[in-house]
Amino acid sequence: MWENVRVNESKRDQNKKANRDALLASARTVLSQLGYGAATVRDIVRGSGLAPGSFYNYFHDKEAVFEALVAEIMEPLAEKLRTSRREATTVEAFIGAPFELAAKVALEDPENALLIARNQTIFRRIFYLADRKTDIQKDLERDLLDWTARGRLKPHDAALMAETMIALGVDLVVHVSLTPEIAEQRVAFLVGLFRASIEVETPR
Amino acid sequence: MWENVRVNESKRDQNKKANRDALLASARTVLSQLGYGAATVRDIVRGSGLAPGSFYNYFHDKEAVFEALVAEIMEPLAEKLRTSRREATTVEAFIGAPFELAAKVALEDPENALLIARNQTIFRRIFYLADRKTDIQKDLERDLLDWTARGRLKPHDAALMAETMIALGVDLVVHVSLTPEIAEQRVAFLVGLFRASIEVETPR
DNA sequence: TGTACATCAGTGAACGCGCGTTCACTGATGTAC
DNA sequence: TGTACATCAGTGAACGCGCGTTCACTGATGTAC
Repeated sequence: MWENVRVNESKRDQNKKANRDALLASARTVLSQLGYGAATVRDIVRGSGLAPGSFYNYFHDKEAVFEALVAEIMEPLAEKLRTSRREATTVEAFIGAPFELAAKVALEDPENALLIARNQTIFRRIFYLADRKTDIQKDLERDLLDWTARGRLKPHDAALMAETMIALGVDLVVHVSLTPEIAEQRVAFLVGLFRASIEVETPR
Repeated sequence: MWENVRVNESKRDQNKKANRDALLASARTVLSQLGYGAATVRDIVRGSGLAPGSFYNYFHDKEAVFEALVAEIMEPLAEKLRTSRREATTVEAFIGAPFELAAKVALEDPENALLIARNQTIFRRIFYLADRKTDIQKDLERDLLDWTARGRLKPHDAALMAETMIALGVDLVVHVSLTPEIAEQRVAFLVGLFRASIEVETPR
């Protein structure tokens, strides 16, 4: 039995994936332009090329599409941020890697960067104003405490430091999405700001 | 002639002021709860107790009420910020006074603080992402350059520093509006962060 | 002061419109033999 | 492979609803004498 199990996607499944993607792409554009509050389900449907009724085969409402978009952004980003500090050997790299990553993401994925820029109220809550701390926050906080324990960083309030870094990381994404060419300068500034505050000067 | 010039407000003028205030108060509440994009003119009118048609005697549309609210916030704030650094004699006060002011405003005027917190995309653009630099930005930048020229601050990129301070000032207002009790701690953290970066250590 | 008229802001019914959502129908895709 | 039927996602007209806005009317307030 099960000899004829379907190995490849059926045409139906391919089509469903394509339609879901069309809705997500349209939602990304619409929510970037109008913002979550002002955007309507019909705006999203119009941009997708599908019939109004089709929307409900994929998402329950506007909130559900938005959550899908957020998940597409957050999951890979959280993973990349989690690992970006791992290979750092200097404080400069430890602080700078996540900011460089944020700038890179904003440059390479301008649509999602604009989505964040135009929906800052929601995204900032997701990133660092949630009721419970996000993984991104917890990871950074842990690493800060770790590097402090190892004598590489001066003692500091790791929770507030993490939050502040993330807040300025979001700001960086917003700025870069609006003015891509200033990415490097801003990263350098942020690295300098935080190094001055927490780096332990090692005598050479 | 002109002997009978009206000295006090007429009843009509008093009423007009009261109605305008009712619309603004309702708008502040509604826009704090729903956000600018999702709020409707009818939501605002409902909260004011006036008839729908009356709205248009006072404002052209939703944007116009919002601008009036913004003006009510920004004008006194810009003035207070402008002067808050004047009396500072220490770097600590120079950096801390504006943050303390922001926290104080958020505590004393929680409705407007919440309005900012729930409309961060718009307010951040107003505060530090506008096409032209705001007066708040220009004032801070000038003062930073001034204190640097006088040898009290280390050389730094005043434009980016001003922007970063304002960004974290907005963040402070948002945090305080959601969790009032952490105001002091956050101000102290911010002062420490920026002092470490730009204060010139004076030997005693 | 009192009266008669003028002014003008407030009212709310009414309008056309686009919204969110449903559902009977269609037709492409999948399955059984 | 070909055929006949089953499945199920896509369609779009249709619904009730609240929106933004208008405007004829009302009545309180102001003015003139």
